[in-house]
Amino acid sequence: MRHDGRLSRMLHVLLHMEEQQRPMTSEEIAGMLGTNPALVRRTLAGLREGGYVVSERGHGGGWMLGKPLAEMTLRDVYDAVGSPEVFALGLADDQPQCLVEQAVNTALRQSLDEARALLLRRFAEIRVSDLRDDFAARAASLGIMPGMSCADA
Amino acid sequence: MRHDGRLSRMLHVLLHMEEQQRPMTSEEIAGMLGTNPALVRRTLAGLREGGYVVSERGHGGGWMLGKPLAEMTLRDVYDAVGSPEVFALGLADDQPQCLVEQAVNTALRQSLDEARALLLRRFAEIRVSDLRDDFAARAASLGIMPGMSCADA
DNA sequence: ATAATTCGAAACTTCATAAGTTACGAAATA
DNA sequence: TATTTCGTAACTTATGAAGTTTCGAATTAT
Repeated sequence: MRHDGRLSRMLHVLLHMEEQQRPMTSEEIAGMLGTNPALVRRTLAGLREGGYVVSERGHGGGWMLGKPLAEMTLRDVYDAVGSPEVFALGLADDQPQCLVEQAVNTALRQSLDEARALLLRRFAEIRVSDLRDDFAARAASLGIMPGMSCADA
Repeated sequence: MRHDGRLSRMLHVLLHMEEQQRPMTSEEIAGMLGTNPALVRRTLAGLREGGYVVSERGHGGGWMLGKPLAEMTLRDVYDAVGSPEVFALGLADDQPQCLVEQAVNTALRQSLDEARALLLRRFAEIRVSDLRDDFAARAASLGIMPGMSCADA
């Protein structure tokens, strides 16, 4: 099953936004992600609603951070892109008449709910700025100056 | 995103198999699941390889349990259907050049791996017979005789 | 004013893959 | 020999993220 990459992509974008001192256009961002501007606008629209980014139209416009990365968790970004379904695994039928299938659903739901809760708890514990710090450490250990962009940016 | 219901369905099937004293045909099972015999055979083929069920061809043939439900965990069944992808969420790129994206991937992978490990640990702790016992308790509390099949079976 | 830039958004098409379907051969029994 | 049932290949369908096209609206430059 194909993966939902919206959280992953938006984190990537947010980190690059902080490096820039100017608005980034959907065009630029699309080039960075290997996709196209309309998709970027569609996905960033969710982050704008949450105040995580702001957009401006016209000459010199584009996308910028709406608040510091230290004030966003991965959970915030996950919710901003629409709280997409976590699991590819699922129940065959959500409301079965069959008692046997109800027992199956109860057990699977319990396990899936626990795993989802753990995942979202972890997401809530990680600030986007933590990823920036991790990136800075990687860059330093490779002797790369901070602020340098990556190859595909 | 559409869910992968193979684990859920196969658990349903295994529990019904135990109730029966005779082989169940793919046709019967398909009726129970609301699908068709070829799909049932395709999916049960994985369980046969693990010895969880056996099949026989020809008159009076069909599918039966290959070992007691107490000797199968949900994890066993999950693996038998091909260890399908757990998450719908995923990374945009598995091997990015970009250091920023590498930092994103590291954080997401860590959280996803933890949640997957928890889920599979839970699956390994639950025997299929536990679901049968849960079903029996539900049935009893509703005043239904044990051994009764459910509506769609 | 006029032109250029950039987002906003609607209306599509594409892609991946579990699910579903069709069909026919092989094996077993009646 | 006929019937049943699995085994399997090849194909179609369904779903939703991703991708694309297009045009209007807002903003800035000249």
